Amino acid sequence: MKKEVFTDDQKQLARIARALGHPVRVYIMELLSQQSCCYSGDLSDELPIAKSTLSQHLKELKTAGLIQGEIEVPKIKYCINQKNWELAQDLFKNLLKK
Amino acid sequence: MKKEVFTDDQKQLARIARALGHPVRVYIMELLSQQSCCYSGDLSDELPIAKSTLSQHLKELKTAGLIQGEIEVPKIKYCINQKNWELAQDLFKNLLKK
DNA sequence: TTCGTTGTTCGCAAAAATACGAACATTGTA
DNA sequence: TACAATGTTCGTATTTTTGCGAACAACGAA
Repeated sequence: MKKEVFTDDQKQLARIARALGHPVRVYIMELLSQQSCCYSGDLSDELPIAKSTLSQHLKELKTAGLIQGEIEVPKIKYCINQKNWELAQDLFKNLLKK
Repeated sequence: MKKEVFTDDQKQLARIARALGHPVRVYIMELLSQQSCCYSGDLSDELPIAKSTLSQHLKELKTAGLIQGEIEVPKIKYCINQKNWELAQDLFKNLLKK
């Protein structure tokens, strides 16, 4: 047994994976990877959850660094955080390659 | 608002991502992707968690279909579930590509 | 100013995840 | 038959996640 057993990459990968660990959040990221941006209202129309719940999911994706929001009164435009999304790609590619 | 909003792929991807959403489990999968198999005892030596906790993590990876165990008395040999691992690769590749 | 639109935050409840040690099961060995 | 080695399961406690509605905040329009 050691003290620091996990690398930063392992911890970062776990954080990202956890952020993707819910169908609502997979749905959002899939949408954003296809159409570059979207509004919370669009999602709210399509997803069977309360808007407060949706807001929490968006917040988690933001906290994990996967998306970012830009105010576009009176809405908020959500986009993928390109830099971190590429990092996620690298981390997963590295893990998934045999 | 609809009734069935999530595809099977989205749900499966969320399940896999969730299984990878903990540093211990990332550690295990990383190890297994490098060396094809390992024993619980090896992991127990390296990870700072109780063996019962480790057992639970292994069980989760098994439930998610990412690994499989084979009895090799008096130990259990854990390997990647190749078929599902490739499925995971496909799902992530699909999600992560821009 | 009052209203409508958009979305967040708060307070709460229920469920799931995480972790531990003790007890148990299995099997080979002394 | 005892004992040791290897893991799992059980019981419990704590923390985190998920979800909702109500209330709130920001801002443009009537």
